[in-house]
Amino acid sequence: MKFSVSEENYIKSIYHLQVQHQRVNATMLAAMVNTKAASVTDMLKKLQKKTLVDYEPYKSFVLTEAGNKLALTIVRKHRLWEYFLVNKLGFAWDEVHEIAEELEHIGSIELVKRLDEFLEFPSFDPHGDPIPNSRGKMSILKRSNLTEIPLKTTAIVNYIQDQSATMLDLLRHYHIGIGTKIKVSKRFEFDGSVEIKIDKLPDAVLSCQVAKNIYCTI
Amino acid sequence: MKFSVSEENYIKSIYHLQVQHQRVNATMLAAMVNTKAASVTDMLKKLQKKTLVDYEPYKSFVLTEAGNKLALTIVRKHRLWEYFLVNKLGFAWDEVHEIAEELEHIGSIELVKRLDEFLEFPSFDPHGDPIPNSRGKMSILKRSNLTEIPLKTTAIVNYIQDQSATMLDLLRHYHIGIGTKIKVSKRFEFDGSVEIKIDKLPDAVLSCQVAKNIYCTI
DNA sequence: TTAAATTTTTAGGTTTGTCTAAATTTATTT
DNA sequence: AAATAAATTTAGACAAACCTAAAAATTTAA
Repeated sequence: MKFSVSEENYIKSIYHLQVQHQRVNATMLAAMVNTKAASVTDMLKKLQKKTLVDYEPYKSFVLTEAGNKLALTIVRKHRLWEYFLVNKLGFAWDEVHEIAEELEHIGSIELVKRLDEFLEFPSFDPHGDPIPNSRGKMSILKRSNLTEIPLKTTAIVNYIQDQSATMLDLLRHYHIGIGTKIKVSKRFEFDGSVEIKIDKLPDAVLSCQVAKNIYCTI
Repeated sequence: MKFSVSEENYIKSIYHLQVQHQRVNATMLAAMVNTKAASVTDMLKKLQKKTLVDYEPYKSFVLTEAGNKLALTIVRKHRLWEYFLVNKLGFAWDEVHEIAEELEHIGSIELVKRLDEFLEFPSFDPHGDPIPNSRGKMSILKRSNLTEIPLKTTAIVNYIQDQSATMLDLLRHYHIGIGTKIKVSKRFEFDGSVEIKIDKLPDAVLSCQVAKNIYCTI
């Protein structure tokens, strides 16, 4: 079955809202798809007919199994394209989202398969978000920032929240990037700063503000 | 100014029809965009308002300068994506057209620029059609087939018209592909067959039927 | 537990791009 | 040049996806 770009955007947005907050409401969804609540109602009816959402007027709506599956294929495409844009075309992290919003609606399944292969089956996109595999599975590794992870445990950086130029500059200075293996050796209660160890580099101390923005998987 | 996928498809189709036959009519255009003549009329009015076509009811229509420019950017995107699909993702010639039909409508100019760069500024797509550069210029080298090119002149294969499996099989046998340097040494009037020379290979004779399908630039 | 506030739905429109059927205009034949 | 054929345009509708304004339902708060 084929779906319109609009339908796909609704499904994707419901998915993201369900992941963040567990209960979704029409107002939030309207804001996310950049439309009005009345239009959301119209679309929910349509999506229910297509068995992508379970919808109870005035009550609630959730993705069905089929809806969830569709959402994952869209998220998969979005993140694979982001990876391509950054790692093959040399775009910066913060330039790729909008372009991927368009590319994620390209239909061909074979294209996605081959793109995945070409990129060597990446597990995380340039923002550190996990990429669902062809069966819709992805790491659900909880990402924790450097103020949260256990001491003396090797973690791998996979997400930077604040992507401002100044933050990027700072990260370059400390040789920290996506994929960097890092260990927190000490936390200073006074100001929340952390001491880190990175292989082959001298120990360093990061301010709480910085540490909060660096997310890792363990 | 932004244009809808439909508008872009009309512009692209008018362009292609103008290149092939010099005069375009509404019936042909309707067939090409897979719709009815009445819809073409509607769209022509809209495109005229947007100054992409010069349109005289009941008489004729042609692309304006702006329309031509737009058409070239679409053709450029289409051919660059085809090149990408074949040369980076490993698709076969005949599998990429439909996918490129979708990709050609992705908006970002920066994307096209970087894709072009990533592909190292190719001049021809996998079908041998020239790729317009960022200023809309492309080789207008007339492609001639092997029954037309002058004798004893080195030519480079850049297009195969019939892309059936049987034709591809035959070409593989003769070691002929896009980019192959080939010379026609003799033409047999009787049946139109041609004798060809390819470096490091023994001379061979191709039937007229085959020769007609192999296009070269000189 | 009512009243007020918020959320959601309905009703009626709009725009884009399509359609069919009928009316026009242009082109072709005799 | 008139008659027929073909191409084109108009008129009126339709589906998708959106909108505004008003009505209905639900939630929150007094």
